[in-house]
Amino acid sequence: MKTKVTEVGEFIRQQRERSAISLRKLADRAGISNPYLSQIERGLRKPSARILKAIAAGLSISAETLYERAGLLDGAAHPEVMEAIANDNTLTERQKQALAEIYKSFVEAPGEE
Amino acid sequence: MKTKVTEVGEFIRQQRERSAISLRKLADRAGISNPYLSQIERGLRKPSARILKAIAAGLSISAETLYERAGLLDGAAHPEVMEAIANDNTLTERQKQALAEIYKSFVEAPGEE
DNA sequence: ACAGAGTGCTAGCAATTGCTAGCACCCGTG
DNA sequence: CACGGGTGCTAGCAATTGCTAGCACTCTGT
Repeated sequence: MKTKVTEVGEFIRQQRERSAISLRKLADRAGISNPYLSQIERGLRKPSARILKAIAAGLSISAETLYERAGLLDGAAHPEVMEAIANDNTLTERQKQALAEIYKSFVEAPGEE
Repeated sequence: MKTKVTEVGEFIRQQRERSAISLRKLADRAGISNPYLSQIERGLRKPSARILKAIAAGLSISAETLYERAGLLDGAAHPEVMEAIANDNTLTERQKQALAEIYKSFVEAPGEE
């Protein structure tokens, strides 16, 4: 199931407001100009991946999330978390279990914030 | 850290030659102009993510790979788990970060055992 | 030898990105 | 009231992207 439709800028604004941070402050953190961030949030400009990455860092979210939102990555064809963990040979069994436990606790306790 | 390595254009050229396909043909497949692809391969231009994605499709490789090479994504030593986490809609951003942190700490701290 | 198709590259341009400077507005404090 | 300091936004520009047109070179085949 894809969380599409939301424009990148719109999503960025949501995330920013959810963090109760001003536009200028986020622009500062991301190292970009505040007018430009403003235009991005309103969908007037299509930022480059470099800028998206900086914004993601400023928002403390993953760049992948923004890229996907921007249509720069298709979220399809990605393995599920549990499956990926199980298939990762660099993890010990104990680590796999620990990760799985944590993941499950997150999923089963929604609305967390 | 890490992920220094080869320039993205250099990598593209390697992949293209490994496929024994001409520059023009790849440009055609990717739907971009051949002079521009030429400049990208020689490192004269920094292509946008949109173009990188198209090239990746033309080369039948994942966009993530190119993004990573271009410095648009970091980490990715173990993309499966990280991507699965990033694309899991049931997790909040905070939870995603937490899981990613834990996973990374596991992977980057070997010698366990 | 010439024509033709294939290769990669240079030149020059329209459109877009991302910037600085500055406007209009809303607060709180003297 | 006036003065900062905060918010988001508009205007205008330099730099960059990504394009079309065309050059120089190498192979084929006739």
